[in-house]
Amino acid sequence: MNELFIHPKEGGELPRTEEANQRIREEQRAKILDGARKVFARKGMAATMADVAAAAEVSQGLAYRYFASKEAIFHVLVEQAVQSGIAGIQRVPKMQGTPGERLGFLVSMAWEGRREYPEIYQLLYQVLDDETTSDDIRELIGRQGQTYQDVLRQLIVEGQATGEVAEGDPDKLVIVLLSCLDGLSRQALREPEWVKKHFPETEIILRIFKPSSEYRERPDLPGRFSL
Amino acid sequence: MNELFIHPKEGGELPRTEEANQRIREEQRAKILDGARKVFARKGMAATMADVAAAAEVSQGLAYRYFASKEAIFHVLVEQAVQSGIAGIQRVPKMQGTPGERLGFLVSMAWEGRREYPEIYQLLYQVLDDETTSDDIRELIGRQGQTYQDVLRQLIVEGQATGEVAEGDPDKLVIVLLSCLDGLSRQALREPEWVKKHFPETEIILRIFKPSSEYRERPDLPGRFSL
Amino acid sequence: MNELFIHPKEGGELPRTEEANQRIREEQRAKILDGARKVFARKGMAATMADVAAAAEVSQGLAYRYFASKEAIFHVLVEQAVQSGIAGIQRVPKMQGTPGERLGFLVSMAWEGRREYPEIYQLLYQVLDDETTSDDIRELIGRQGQTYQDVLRQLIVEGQATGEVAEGDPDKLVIVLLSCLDGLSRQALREPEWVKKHFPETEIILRIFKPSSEYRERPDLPGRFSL
Amino acid sequence: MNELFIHPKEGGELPRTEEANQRIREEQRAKILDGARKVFARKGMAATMADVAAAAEVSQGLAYRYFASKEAIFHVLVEQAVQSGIAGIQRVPKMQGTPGERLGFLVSMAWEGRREYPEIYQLLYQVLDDETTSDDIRELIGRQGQTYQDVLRQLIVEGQATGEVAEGDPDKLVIVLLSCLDGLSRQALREPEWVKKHFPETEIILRIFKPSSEYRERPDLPGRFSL
DNA sequence: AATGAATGAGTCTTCATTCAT
DNA sequence: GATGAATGAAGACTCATTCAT
Repeated sequence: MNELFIHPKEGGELPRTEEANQRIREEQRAKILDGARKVFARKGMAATMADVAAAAEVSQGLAYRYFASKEAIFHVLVEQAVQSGIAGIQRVPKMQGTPGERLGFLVSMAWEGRREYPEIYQLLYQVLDDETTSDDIRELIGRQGQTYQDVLRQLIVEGQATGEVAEGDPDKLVIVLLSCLDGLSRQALREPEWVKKHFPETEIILRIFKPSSEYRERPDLPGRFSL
Repeated sequence: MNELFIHPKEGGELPRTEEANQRIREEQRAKILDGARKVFARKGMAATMADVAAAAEVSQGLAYRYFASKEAIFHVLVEQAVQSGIAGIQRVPKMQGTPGERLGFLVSMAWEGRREYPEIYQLLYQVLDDETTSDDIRELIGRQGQTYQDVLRQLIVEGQATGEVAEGDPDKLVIVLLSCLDGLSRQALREPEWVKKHFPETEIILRIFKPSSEYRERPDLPGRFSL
Repeated sequence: MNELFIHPKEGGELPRTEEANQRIREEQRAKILDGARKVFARKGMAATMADVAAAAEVSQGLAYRYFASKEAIFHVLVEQAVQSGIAGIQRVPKMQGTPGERLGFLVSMAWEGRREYPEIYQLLYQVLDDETTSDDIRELIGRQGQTYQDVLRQLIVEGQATGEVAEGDPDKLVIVLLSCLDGLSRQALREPEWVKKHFPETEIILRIFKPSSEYRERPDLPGRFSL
Repeated sequence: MNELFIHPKEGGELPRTEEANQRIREEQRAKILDGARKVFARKGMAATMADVAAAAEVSQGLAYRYFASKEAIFHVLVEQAVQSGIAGIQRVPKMQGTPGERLGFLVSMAWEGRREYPEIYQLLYQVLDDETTSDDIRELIGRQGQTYQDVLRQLIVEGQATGEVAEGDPDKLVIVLLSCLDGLSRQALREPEWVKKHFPETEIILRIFKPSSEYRERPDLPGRFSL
């Protein structure tokens, strides 16, 4: 072994420096969160702390040194998910391009995120669907959802003004779009391979915004059952 | 004196008739299933038998007279949900009207069901999302899903032939449509009132099938981020 | 149908006479006890009232009209078993014949009973082995056991006086004999066919009473490990 | 302020060494088995895990860290009991001495074991008498019983050849001897003090093997009821 | 900083017993 | 006299959390 190089930090007998401890703490914390994210996404709150510890390759006891409870871990995971989403969203309205273009970008970005990290979204749905979710977690997610909806709505209204987006109640369009993303996102969890292969683009989703000359041109079709 | 021995008491009524018992059994069974459907939809398998019994207004013990286990109740609920769905679907292809009309009807019917009985669908998603779901339940649902996809796909292909339905990979369209319904269905669980009020129609959903002249007319827009 | 003969008690519309009721009551009671004896012998107190009712071909409710509790049924069964045993025993000392002959008869009778009705004895052992058995049941059995032991002991002492029975502490001989019967009786429950076929006689058991010239003639053998 | 987040505390001891854990595990395991042996012997499978845990002075939860189920504990206990028995038995045939002497030793050893550790045998009987006993446990015991019977039988046959053992069907003698031991063993559970005091020796039991000149010398006695 | 042994409250399930008819 | 639906109190087992080292 080449002794010309020494690695100061690996002295072995020296007491750990505070920075080293700091670093270790951060790494362990991240490790636990990563493990937790995986098992929570798959099993929801039914995942056990044993699952989490195993996935993170730490002891159960250690998990409790870093987080006060199973719910606390959940809380952090949700917060991370929310943060990662909000950041991108808020930049979109300030971007250049027509409203329709920005809308397209927003949706594309949203889908990208869901396709890449379906577990994160799975987690969010789990939380929302589970009525035992504590209110502060619920509110956390609610805030992000609202941000999302606000931005989307604004772009839609602007897009309708320029004619790029089809007429219709903007709130409904928002809901339908988000629901569609949610649904696809779940699909991505059930069949990750299929979705990754077949859904690189969002064109089909965006059709709900498309102005359709034909729609207005065929007023003779029998009401809501027609295309 | 010890009271271990008793003498048969005299007097009293006749035992219930068999029909009466039959009726009681059916009512209780239904009551338990109804209660179970509610709590399972809200809490998934995390719902306790205490929840179920309370929702059904019976004792926990009684629930076990009617069903062998929590999972058995689940199984019956899923079976019912699946059955109620399949019946309607299979009639659609044989109906009259253009493919597009039939497609519109199918979607309309599907949405109707989801809007009216969101718990049923919630239940199905819970089951599919929960990785501990037993394989036979999973297969049960899979069968229905397949039926649904087959019918939808067929109508889409026919619709594309007549020009009523937009071009595109039918499989993708199927997935997007179903995902959209799923997402809205969940939305309906979170905000039942809102959905009931704002979503009596399926027009927006159907837009994903709409042929759009404009799409082809504006090939100059920058790729996948445009509308 | 020949109307010349009438059966007064089967009039159908007439109220049941008190005697008829009485008879029915006795029959049902016996039926329940018979069923109970079977299942208790096999499963001990682990037998359920559902088992008992099924074996007796009555409803569970009815069993509770006749007996206050599961334990009460047990109590009666034990009492019956005890009674059936004591009766025979007490006649033996007054019989004619040498003490040895009477002893032989007593043992033979005891074995006969155990071979014919192993369930009864199984029941008794179950009761004694189960420490949750109530004290009054325990005492009931204790009384019979004592009677048995007293009679046996008396005959042994007399037999030793006449030289028909081997020397030795009569109490020990009593215990060994009864233990031997118990053991064989259990064997009879595990392998009823085998025992019925191979153990029609008690000669081997009685050997413990036999005076043995050889025993005293070979005082050179090394203590208790020799024959 | 909500306390969901905590910061890893500093300071503290090192984790237990692996040897320490190893020792703790072995001790606790033994403790649980000891407690279980006591309560199972007394109450059979009717003993509750609460009983077991209390007897072992551990929490119920801990018992499940060491054993997968109540039945698993039972299984281990039975296995231990069987093992402890078989070991001694198999050495006997190879010992020196006449067949009769070896037989005497075997019985003496067997009785010693039953007198010292009646719970172990109680346990085995409980298991065999309880019809719900799983087949693998039943087989486990069956194997030991067979070993025992084989050895005994062989010694009896040899003893009969040398004239040390009385004539008669060896199989019957085996059964009677084992039954007698069983019965006494149960007696030892009901009256441990009495048995410990009065039964230090097996001479009485061995009488069933003793050749008796008198038996053949008094053929005038009336059949099977005589001594 | 880390481990893993230990606890106890909570969940599913069974079953003796009661009640309505 | 008889039935069978209904109840509630245990009991086996799991798992979040704490404790000792």
